[in-house]
Amino acid sequence: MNETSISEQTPAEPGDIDGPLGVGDRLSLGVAARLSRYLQVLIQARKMGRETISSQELAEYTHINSTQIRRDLSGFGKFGKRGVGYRVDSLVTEIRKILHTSGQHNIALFGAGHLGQAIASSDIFADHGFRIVAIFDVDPDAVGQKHGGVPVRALSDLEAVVREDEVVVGVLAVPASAAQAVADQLVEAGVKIIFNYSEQLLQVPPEVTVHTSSPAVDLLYALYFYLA
Amino acid sequence: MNETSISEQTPAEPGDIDGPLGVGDRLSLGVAARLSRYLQVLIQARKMGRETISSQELAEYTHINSTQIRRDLSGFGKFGKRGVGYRVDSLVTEIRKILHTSGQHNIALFGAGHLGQAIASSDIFADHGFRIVAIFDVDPDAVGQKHGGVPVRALSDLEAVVREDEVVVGVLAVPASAAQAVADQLVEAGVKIIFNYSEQLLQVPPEVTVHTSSPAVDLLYALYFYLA
DNA sequence: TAGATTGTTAATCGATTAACAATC
DNA sequence: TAGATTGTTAATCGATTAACAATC
Repeated sequence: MNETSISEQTPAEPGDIDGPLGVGDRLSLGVAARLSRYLQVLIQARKMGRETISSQELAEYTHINSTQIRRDLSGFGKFGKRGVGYRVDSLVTEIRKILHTSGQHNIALFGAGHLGQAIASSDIFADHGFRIVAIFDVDPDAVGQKHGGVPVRALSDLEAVVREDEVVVGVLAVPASAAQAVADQLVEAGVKIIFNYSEQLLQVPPEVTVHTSSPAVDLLYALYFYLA
Repeated sequence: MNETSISEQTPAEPGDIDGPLGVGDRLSLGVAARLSRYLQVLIQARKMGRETISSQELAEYTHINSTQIRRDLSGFGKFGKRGVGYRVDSLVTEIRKILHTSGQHNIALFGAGHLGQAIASSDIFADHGFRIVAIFDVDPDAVGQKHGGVPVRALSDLEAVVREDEVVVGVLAVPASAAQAVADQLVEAGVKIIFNYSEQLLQVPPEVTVHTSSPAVDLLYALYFYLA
């Protein structure tokens, strides 16, 4: 569901048959997506002071069946305690290990307007190990200001920032009319993941992944089940 | 897929066996989610002046297999032309019919901060038939200002606005600490769909659907396939 | 112990894909 | 006609679910 998937091809891997996944095996698209969702809920639950959580509670927040959650997790180890549930803290650690996303990952934000400022000053990315290392804007008056402690820079600095700070993700909070040009520069600089908050349909080479935010799509979907 | 689904139960309907769907049959979660995605791309393609689009192009933008797209669509009629593709305009109309979302739907926005202002002044909801009829904020200084032509009101007006303007969706662009209280008031006022931009895990009755925006989750997921 | 919840099996259903005839 | 792309079939794979023993 709503899921925005990454690629329509899941290349069949050699040792990718059945049974528990070995190290180096690639997760299926579905499993990776669901693990990411569990992580989101777990991190918020931890913030709220929860120590343990059951598969049933995870199911309520993620809208994923509780049997599937236990099944997904048990494929990687026995993380839970019968009669108790899962320890929030250790499950966060385990899932991060599985997803190879335990470290810090640097992102560059484009656009210092309302949306850009909202993103820069929120915890949504920071909570998941993403650090905004630079904000870019075309407006010379915006350059030099700080949002969430990060200074706004001119677009001409893009290539240097990507190289020096090892930026792996570009987040586009620019008008639709400017999005393709920024995407082109990101591709040029070697960034492989673009998160697009604009409505623009972006053209990128096949090795680059674009995720377009689409709140209205999610609403349409919810609305269907409300109306039907 | 990483979609955010609506409910883990798809109640089996009487005439819900096989073959083409009759009127009144409920779409499966997956089909409804995918149709919504097609719609997003189609509407943007139309904005860009495209007249026709092939299942292959839709596949590139949605990351959904082109065979599945043709299959999904052909279940409802022969909308395409062999050798040509689908007419963008008529496909938009057809999908809206299927999803029962041809009309206007009113939404109320909570929070007139950076994020609220960004949402109010963008087309993302308007393009899909959602109209923001009111913006609410607790800050008395914000009340009375206008964003995207819509005035900011006090929370005390909530119940009247929901009733008079037939609000079906509440969009939460408030701090996490305020989200649950607003959600409670929305539930009280009878709103059944809540779109949550905060990180707060919301507690709502079972008949209410919460969709929580989670850009970091989508990034984690993309990052996994980049790192693996 | 009693209650709760995991881990796991087995059975079913829907998604995915390749392939290709039909036809624009 | 030649090229492109739909509509559809058939085969496979993964998701979903109920059920329940194991065990905290």
